[in-house]
Amino acid sequence: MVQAGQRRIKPVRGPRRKPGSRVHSELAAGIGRRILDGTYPPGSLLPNEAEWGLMFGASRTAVREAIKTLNGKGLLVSRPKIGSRVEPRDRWNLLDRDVMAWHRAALDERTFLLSLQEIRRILEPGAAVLAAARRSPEQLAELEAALAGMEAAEADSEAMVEADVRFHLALLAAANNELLVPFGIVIEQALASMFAYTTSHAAHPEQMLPLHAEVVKAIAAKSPEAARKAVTALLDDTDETLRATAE
Amino acid sequence: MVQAGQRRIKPVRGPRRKPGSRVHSELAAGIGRRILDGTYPPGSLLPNEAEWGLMFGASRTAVREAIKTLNGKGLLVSRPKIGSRVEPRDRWNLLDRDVMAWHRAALDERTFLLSLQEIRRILEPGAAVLAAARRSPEQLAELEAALAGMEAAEADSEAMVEADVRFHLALLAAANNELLVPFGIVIEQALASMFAYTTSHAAHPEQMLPLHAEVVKAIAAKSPEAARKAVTALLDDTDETLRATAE
DNA sequence: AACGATAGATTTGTAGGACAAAAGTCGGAA
DNA sequence: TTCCGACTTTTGTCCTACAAATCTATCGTT
Repeated sequence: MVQAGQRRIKPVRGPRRKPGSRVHSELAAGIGRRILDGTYPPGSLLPNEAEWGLMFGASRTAVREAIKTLNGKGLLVSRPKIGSRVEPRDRWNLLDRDVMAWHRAALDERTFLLSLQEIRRILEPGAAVLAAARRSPEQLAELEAALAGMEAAEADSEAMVEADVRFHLALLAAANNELLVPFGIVIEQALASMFAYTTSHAAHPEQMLPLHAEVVKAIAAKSPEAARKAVTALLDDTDETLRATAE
Repeated sequence: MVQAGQRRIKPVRGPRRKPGSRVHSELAAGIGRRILDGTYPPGSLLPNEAEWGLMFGASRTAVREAIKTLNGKGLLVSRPKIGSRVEPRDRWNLLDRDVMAWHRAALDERTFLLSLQEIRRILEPGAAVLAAARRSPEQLAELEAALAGMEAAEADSEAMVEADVRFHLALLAAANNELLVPFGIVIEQALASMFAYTTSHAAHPEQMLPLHAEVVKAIAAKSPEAARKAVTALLDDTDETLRATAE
């Protein structure tokens, strides 16, 4: 009864029906996008809850839950008799997953990605220095595992991207700074979609693995300066790919 | 009728009654804190909505709105029949204002601040380089204004902290990277409370202004390398103060 | 006429009830 | 034993009603 290939089909772990299909989630996304794309600029007043309800064919309850979500992301403040007003941009939680997604949907993607890459150039070398100095054996192992994942991925571009993201997150985690990981999650996640493109259009695909391996080597050897250089080389390569795929 | 000094008292711009006094906000904070402090660890199941209502003496409506806020911050996912489950830590939006506040309330503040300072050491020199290369005249003016604010603050520690934060945000803004500002907002905001302490206990209070002035000078001169050095010196000074006030 | 208090209107905030939908659990039938 | 269906629990949505906040306009007083 343990024969392979006979397992019940029972969708393994389920396609995990997304909880984003709920009415209030749709509303939050719908309203959020309209704010990010400038339909309702900072300082402006949104339609009241009843009107949103009509627009989306939803109850006021659902609208309110959506608005509470947006309140939590700093996009809105609501007050009785006034309504919901769009907050100034610097109050927005742009580092929020959803907000960033809505943001990317609305604005020029290339500019956004270049900004992200610039941040990586600042953060990752610094993280590498810290990682080289104080990574734990487990963290090194995770880094090596991610590298192995990239090697195993071969031509499977999706697996490659996943391993790549995993690699960079592991690097940040190895720096043992509690705050660095959240920052990294934001960045790598946003970059994942770009990786999908750059991996298949890499300027020097044959250098991908050696460059990553060099980083691991330096961190294994606990050489901060070597780690910094290795990461910088890696980023240079990505930059080149980005430039090449400009237009 | 335009005589100065005769204006009605009408509380200037109002103490701006905080919108955090609402029931659902209290609930969100109450539940959020319990998650951040480990009462409900990742993977655990929260009491159901009705129970929270009893605990806080609130209606299910209010509880739901609070939970929607927390959903939006990545702390929870809710599903019918299951309940609300605490998400793994790496899904939490730790860079969210509220989450960070709850986090700080729960954990060792000193460790947290050291982590933040470490991030600053990585980010700010890089930002200074970019700022020196491409700050606009307006951004330079804002930087100078913040510096002037620090000079004017003199012994007024509160004003000094505010100007200090303003200075560092202006620095990040001058880098003209869309993503850098949100990162900065998170950091500087969290550091504000520390600044209040370090400013009044500065190791070299007389060096505060010259160090900041040096940064402005380098950025005005568009010298990336000088800017990097000046910011590094500034951070060194803060580090020293932090170390001195260790215990 | 100018000012201030007051009443009204509008919009969000909170409450509570009803039912739908999702997803485990358990028991019974093949 | 295995599979299917009824049952049950919990969130999801809708609805209605009223409270609280606050802007607007009106009216009375000085």
